[in-house]
Amino acid sequence: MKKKRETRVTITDLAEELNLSASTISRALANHPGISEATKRMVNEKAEKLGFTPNSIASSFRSKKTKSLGVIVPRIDIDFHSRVISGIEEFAYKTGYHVTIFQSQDSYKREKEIVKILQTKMVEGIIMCLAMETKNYDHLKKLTNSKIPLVFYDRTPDAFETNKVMINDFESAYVATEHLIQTGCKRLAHIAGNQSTGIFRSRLEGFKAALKANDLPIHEELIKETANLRYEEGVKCANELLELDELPDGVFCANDYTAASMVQVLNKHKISIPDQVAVVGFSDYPISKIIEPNLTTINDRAFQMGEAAAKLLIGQIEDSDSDIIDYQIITLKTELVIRESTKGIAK
Amino acid sequence: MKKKRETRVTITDLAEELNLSASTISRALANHPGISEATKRMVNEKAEKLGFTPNSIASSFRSKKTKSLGVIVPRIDIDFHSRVISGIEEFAYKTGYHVTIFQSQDSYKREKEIVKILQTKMVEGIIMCLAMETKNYDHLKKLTNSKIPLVFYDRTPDAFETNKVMINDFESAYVATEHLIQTGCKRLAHIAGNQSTGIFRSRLEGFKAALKANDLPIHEELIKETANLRYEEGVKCANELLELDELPDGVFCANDYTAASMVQVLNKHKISIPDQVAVVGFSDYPISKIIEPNLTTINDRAFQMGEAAAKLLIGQIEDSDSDIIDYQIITLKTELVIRESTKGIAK
DNA sequence: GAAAGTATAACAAACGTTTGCATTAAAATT
DNA sequence: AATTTTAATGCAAACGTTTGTTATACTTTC
Repeated sequence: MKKKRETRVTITDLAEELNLSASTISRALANHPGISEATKRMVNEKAEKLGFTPNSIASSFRSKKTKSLGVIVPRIDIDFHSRVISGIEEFAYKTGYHVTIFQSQDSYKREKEIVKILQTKMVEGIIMCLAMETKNYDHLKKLTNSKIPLVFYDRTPDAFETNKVMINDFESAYVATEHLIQTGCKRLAHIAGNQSTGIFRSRLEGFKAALKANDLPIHEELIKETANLRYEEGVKCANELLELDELPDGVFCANDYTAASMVQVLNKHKISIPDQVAVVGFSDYPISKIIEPNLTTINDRAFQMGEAAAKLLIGQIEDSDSDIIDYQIITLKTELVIRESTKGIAK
Repeated sequence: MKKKRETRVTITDLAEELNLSASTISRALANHPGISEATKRMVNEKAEKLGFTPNSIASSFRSKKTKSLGVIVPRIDIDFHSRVISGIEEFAYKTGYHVTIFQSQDSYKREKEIVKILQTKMVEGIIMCLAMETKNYDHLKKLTNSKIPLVFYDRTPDAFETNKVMINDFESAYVATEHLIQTGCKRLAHIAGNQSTGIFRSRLEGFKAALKANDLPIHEELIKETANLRYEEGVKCANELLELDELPDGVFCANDYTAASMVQVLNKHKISIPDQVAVVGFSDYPISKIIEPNLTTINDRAFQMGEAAAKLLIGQIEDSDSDIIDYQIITLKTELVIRESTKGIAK
């Protein structure tokens, strides 16, 4: 049995074996037009035979292309983000890029660290969702200064002009609220997200705008702000609403977790959904199809958002020739998914 | 205003600026003991001032260390996997590694492609969960031949000796089943996963073993195999069980999706849970805390599994000196989480 | 049959870092 | 004061690839 070679076979090894120059091998493998078909075949066969594996690090080093994207998310194990990442990876893979992920854990400090790491040029572009804590964007401006394309998704910095992929939260909330109104609700409540975050402000505004447009009063006591839109917070808000003299007849929740808790608290109190109180959620999480009654909600296009972000980013990477670095803001259409937690539209 | 330099500043630039050699700069930045504290300070200050960012590609190229792990999962947006990835990333980040993810989409072809890509040495080690389709392990053997450490989690190849991180599916199923028995169930059903996959076979075996150990009969007609343990499949199985002459009084489901569907079908038929039929799931997905009644289930330690896999892998990477590449199989303890879908233990 | 053109392949430099070894200068030892 | 030891830095090669330019050998063209 032949002794295993210690070092992996390189382009130079192939060159020696075939009495060709390294450059020819490189070009042959890259299918360069200047190389004859005959040698290309020879080279490829030899490469196969000797078990040649290209050293992509050496290649990246020389060519300055890593074919690698960095992704920073608050946490990977949140439904929304895992679906976005899935979309990013899918698109990236198809276009020959790969994806390195980091979790900021919603910490500003950690986000800064990660950005610094990514700047060491492992990565040709970055997709990120801001950490909850992040209020200062200096670390990100350094990035754009160093010409690394950057795309934000979902939570995006207002005062910072870059690429963004979002849904229209205002519009989506408006549609959701209007659906409640059209199905006969008149006294509407809203479980709101943290108002220091733009998207949750927009959802509240959309809610209010829909009320105004339909000449319905805004009851401030029916608007409950939460810190993180967690299930437990939803339970608390639901109970608070139940203690009021007059119940709302429709609730628009800023996500599906709080909507789920709302549904369950109402169920527990034998308040019928949607007849007495209708509920609309946001995000179309898996639970919305499982909870009873199934939740009417907004499909927030997480996977598509990931795809769109990757597409935008890779586009910018590939024609980075154009000096004028302009930026794009992409707004994805959402969809109202009508299930059982709201009434049919009155004729 | 000074004109922006076109190219980023390198170690050589710093060397010129400070009249030192590049090697000294490199060592100073790496905090090498042979360099005086004074120059270290000088170098670091200058680096800061000129906005030096190390070129990690060049570094990797030279040192053969990428500090990068590859992770292959079937799909990112499955609860279990996203939590594993989260654990991997968390541990890797703390130890200075980063994580590049790929989705095999449960396709053998794609898994092979990905393995090939990862072999180009971008990556110092690989963590993976086998694609459902994968029956042939040649592509993976190439990996271990080329000395890239490899750790499997969850779905692992039986006939292949490498590092594995798993839970004890047999034991967990046994415990879950025994819990049903201890709380008074006598006629037990099982919603099984695809029996071509080892872990689902083990769960079925654990189920049967618990029955035997407790002198209970195994009713083959109460064992339903599904292809993918999806929610919809669970609904189908549940309905089939309902059509039988005699209902089971306890069901152990191989995951929480099917358990959730079981609960809902039973609810719909006004069969009381857990009094008439008790239900146990597997994995402790978020829905198990939301569905009513809350699901008794097995916490499968997804996050910890990720951490353990990363720890094992990085350990192997860092002492790759030891010629004897031995491998480890780590089995994580699971936990029975008792909620409302099973009865209290009879005194 | 000489000039021009066209394939094809070779040359050589470069990318930015790391690292073993050599060198120098200063300090310690005799 | 001569020698050895120690500390700090420099030298130079190397990692494997890519790429602009140049060279060679053939064809074609008039």
